[in-house]
Amino acid sequence: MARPRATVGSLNNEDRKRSVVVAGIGVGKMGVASAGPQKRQRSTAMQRAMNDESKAQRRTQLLQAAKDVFAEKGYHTATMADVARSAQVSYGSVYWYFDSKDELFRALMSDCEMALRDHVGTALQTTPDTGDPAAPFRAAVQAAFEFFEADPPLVKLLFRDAQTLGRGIETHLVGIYEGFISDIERIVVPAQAAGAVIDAPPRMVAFSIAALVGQIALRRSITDDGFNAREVADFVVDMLLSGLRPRREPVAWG
Amino acid sequence: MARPRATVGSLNNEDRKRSVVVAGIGVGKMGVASAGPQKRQRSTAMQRAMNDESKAQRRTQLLQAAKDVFAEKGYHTATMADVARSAQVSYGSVYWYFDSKDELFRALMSDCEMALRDHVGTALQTTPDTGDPAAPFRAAVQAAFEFFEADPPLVKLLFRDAQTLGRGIETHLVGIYEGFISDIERIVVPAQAAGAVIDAPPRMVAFSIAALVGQIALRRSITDDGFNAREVADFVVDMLLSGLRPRREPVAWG
DNA sequence: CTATGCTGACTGATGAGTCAGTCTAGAGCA
DNA sequence: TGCTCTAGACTGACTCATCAGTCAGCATAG
Repeated sequence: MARPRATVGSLNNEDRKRSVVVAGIGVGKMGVASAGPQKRQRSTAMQRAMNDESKAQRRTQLLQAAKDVFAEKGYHTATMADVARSAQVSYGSVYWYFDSKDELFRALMSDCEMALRDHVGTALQTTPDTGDPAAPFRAAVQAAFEFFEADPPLVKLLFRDAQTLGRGIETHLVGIYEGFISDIERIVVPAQAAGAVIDAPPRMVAFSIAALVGQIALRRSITDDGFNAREVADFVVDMLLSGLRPRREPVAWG
Repeated sequence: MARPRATVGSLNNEDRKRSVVVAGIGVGKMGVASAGPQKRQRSTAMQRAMNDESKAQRRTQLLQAAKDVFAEKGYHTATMADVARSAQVSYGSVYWYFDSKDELFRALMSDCEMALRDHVGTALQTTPDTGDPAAPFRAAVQAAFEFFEADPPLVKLLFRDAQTLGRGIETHLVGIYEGFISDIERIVVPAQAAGAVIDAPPRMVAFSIAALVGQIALRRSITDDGFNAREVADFVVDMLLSGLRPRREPVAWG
C-alpha cells in the first residue's frame, strides 16, 4: 500500500480544462465565467495514518465499510462514493489504499474467505478426538453457522456476490466456494476411507455440503427462521448424515 | 405489448439540439458545422411483426437473446445494445416490446420460472403412482436436472442472477426460489404425513432441497462433472433421503 | 394511404478513476 | 524545547466513458 499513484494513460496536465465550480449549495455567481480556480476547502481534517499500524487500521476500516456497502447494495449498485461515505473518508482516499473498485472487492472477498476458513479450522483443531468420525464434521458445520450468524454482510458477500464478478468467464468456477470446498473435501475423504461416508465422488459430496450450508446461511442472513446457529447446524448435519428418512431417535423441532 | 410509447418527462421537441453526425467510419467533413440533419439510413429492412402471432414470436426472440446475454454477462454488465445485437434487432425495437431493462429481465425470469415449474409439474403428473412415497420426489428432481441440462443459460439466470435484482431490498426474499420452494413443500408435507420424511419444518426441508438442486445445477452449467442428469439426480435424491451414511445397496459411482 | 412496427442518433445521468493542491506528523536541527 | 521542512496522507472537483432510455423520422403491410 501507500504506493505512488501510477500515472497511467493520463492526459497532459496542460490539456485539462478547468471549469469554475463554486462551493456551497446552489449559491455562487454561476454567470461569472473563467474566474481563477477557487481555494480548495477541506472540510474536516482526517487523522492521518503515518505508521504501518495505523495504515493497516485505515485499510481495515475501508474494508469494513466496503463489506457493509457491498452487502447492502451488491457489487454493481454500490459506488466507491458509498464506500468512502460509509468509511467517513474522502473519495480520493479510497484510491490511496486500493487501486480500483475491482481490487477493493477482491481484497474484501479474500479477507472474508480467510476469516471463515480460519474460524472453521480453529474449531476443527480444538474439537476433542472422540471415536466418532462425524464429530469433526458436526463441529465444522456448527462453527460455520456460528460465524455466519455473527456477520450477515459477510454471508451475502460470500454466497451472493462472489459469483457476480465473473473475471469475464467462469475461470474461478463458482466464485469463492472452491477453497471452502477443498477444506470440506479434506474431511470427507478420510471419512469415506473409514467407511463412515458413502463412496460418492468426494468433491461432489463436499460441494453439496458447501452449497447447502452456504444457501441456508444466505437465507438466514435475510430472513429470521427463529432458530439459532446450533439448531440449524444440527438439522443440516443430521440431514446430510442420515437423510430425510425418519430415524429411531428423532431430532426435536419446534 | 405494442403500446404507444409514453412520453414521460420528455423535453419539448423544439428544445432538442441536433448535432451533425456523418455516417460512415471516420470519414465525413467534420469541419462543416450546422449542416442540415442528414438522411436517416436504414441498414436492412427487418420483417415487421404485424399480427399477434408474429409479435409474440418477436417477443420470444428478444427473450431468448436476453437470456443468452444476461446469462453470459450477468444483469448489470449486459447492455440493452447487447440484447438488441444478439436478437438481430435494432436498439429501439427492444423498447417497443419492453419498457425497460428491468421489465425485460423480470419477464425473462418469470418465463424461465414458469417453464421450469411446468416441466416439473408435468413430470410429476405423468409419474405412475407406485406405493413408494419417494417416487414423486425422485421424478421431480430428475425432471429438474434434465430441464437444467438442456438449458444452461436458464440455470445461470435462475440461480445466479435472480438474487442480484434486489428490488432495492430483499422484499422478494431469495429471488425466484420461493415459488419453486412452495412446489417442493407440497411434496414434502404429505410425505411427512405418511411418515416417510422426518418431522423437520417443511419449508426448511423444501428450501434445502431447492438450494441443493439449484446450486448443483449451477455448478454443472459451468463445469463438466462427467455425469448425466439422471445420475446426478439419483445422487441428490439418495443423499437427501438416506444421507451420506453407507447403506446396504450402495449406489454405483465412477 | 396510413397506422404502426421499426430504426439508430441523441440526451442526460451516473460513476470510476485522476490529479493538482492542501495539510500535517514527525524527522532533523539548533 | 521549539522551529522548520518535507514526504506523503488526504481531499474533492473534474474528466471521460458508458449506457438506459427517447424520439423524430422511415418504411411497409394491409
